[in-house]
Amino acid sequence: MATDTYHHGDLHRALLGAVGEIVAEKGFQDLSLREAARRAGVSHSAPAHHFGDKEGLLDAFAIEGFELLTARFDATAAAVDPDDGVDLLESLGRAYLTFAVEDPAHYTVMFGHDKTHDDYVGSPLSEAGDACFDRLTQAVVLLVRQGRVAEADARYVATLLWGACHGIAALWNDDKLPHFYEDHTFEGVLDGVMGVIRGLLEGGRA
Amino acid sequence: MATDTYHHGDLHRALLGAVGEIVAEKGFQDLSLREAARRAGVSHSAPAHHFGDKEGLLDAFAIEGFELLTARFDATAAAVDPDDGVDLLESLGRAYLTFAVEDPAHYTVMFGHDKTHDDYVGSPLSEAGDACFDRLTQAVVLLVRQGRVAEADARYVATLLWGACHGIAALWNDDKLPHFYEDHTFEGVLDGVMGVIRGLLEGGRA
DNA sequence: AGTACGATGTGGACAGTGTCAAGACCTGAG
DNA sequence: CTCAGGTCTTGACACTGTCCACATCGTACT
Repeated sequence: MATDTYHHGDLHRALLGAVGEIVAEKGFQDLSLREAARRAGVSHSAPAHHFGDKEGLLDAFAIEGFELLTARFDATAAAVDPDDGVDLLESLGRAYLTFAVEDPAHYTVMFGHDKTHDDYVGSPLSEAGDACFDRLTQAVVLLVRQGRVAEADARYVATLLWGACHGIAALWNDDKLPHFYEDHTFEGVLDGVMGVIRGLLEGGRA
Repeated sequence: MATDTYHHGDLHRALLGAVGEIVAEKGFQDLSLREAARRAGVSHSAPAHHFGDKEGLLDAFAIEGFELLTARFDATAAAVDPDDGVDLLESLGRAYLTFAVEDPAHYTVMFGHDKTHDDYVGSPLSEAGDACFDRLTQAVVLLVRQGRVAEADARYVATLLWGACHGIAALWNDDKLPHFYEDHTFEGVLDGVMGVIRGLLEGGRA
């Protein structure tokens, strides 16, 4: 149970929660370890014992985000005809974009984080990201089996779809999307874009 | 000409150059005004007189990037049949992705920058970004005139294409693309993805 | 039981940072 | 020649990330 005063009990979780708050309020650019510690009601250098580094804390937060997104993917995939690749892909795309807009704090840290982490390959962070991307890859494999996508193009289609989702999410969250969307809710844009993708994948034209 | 010792002469340009160097070396997360000043051979608070703020310096660098990209767009568009929307779009996409990979310093600052800048709308930064996006919009208008895209879908197609370019560029620069691309140069991925897009836009299937 | 140990949290220190204010320096218009 | 305004310097302040020595707690071992 830990004494009231000294040991926190679940500082690990509390710090991740504080990170979420701060990032949501001020963007992750001016997140500070000391303020996260302050919000968790703990001394300024306590976080080091749990995450080692500022980098470590942000990595842990990003991993948490990937796990949340992966869970959404799996929940979505379970509620859809597992043999229809287009349906599956649309639901994954919707889940991805919805997550990005509903939880921008996690999303921006997951992707806006540090470029070219020194030892990124093989790290827990990269594995969490790969686990996420695997869901998308499997859906594209389904498309190949259905003859909607040539096998030689599978990797490029997967890249294109993930890129499109990521790009749209990033641009939307950064307010970089053109002003003629001001009359739209995000759901409207989502429906419109998904309609275009579905039209393209089903062989017609946009 | 300015004296050798006191006045720098072209500190504005020199600081932007220093930013480019530092971002290329260490990522823009740990860029510091003081180091930029140091590299320009100038006192630690000289930059404030030109850019006011760290935010201001990064904004200026981002604007420079948007201008460079817009220039590439215009050069590309001039070298292509101005009546073929698909050709035009492919050349714009290639220019975009090539720029992002060749000049990641500018690119990451242009887009990895600060979320939800307070007074972003109407700022010179947003205008530079809009000028860039206009080139893409015009190409989609061409597609509509050619009957390849329904007018009602035009906005979504533009969003989808820009999103795809942005997403792929960001993922590539962050080494987030799946490891099965290790055997590819970026040109190979670019060719593959462009082939898929062209196939989709021309009405076949991927 | 008691004791040593590792995990957890504290406090102080250090260099580095962004920003502000006051002043030194130079240029050019009057 | 003067003096006003843009350019640059110096000094200061609060804040940050990281390191260190130390305090406190739970626990496994003897």
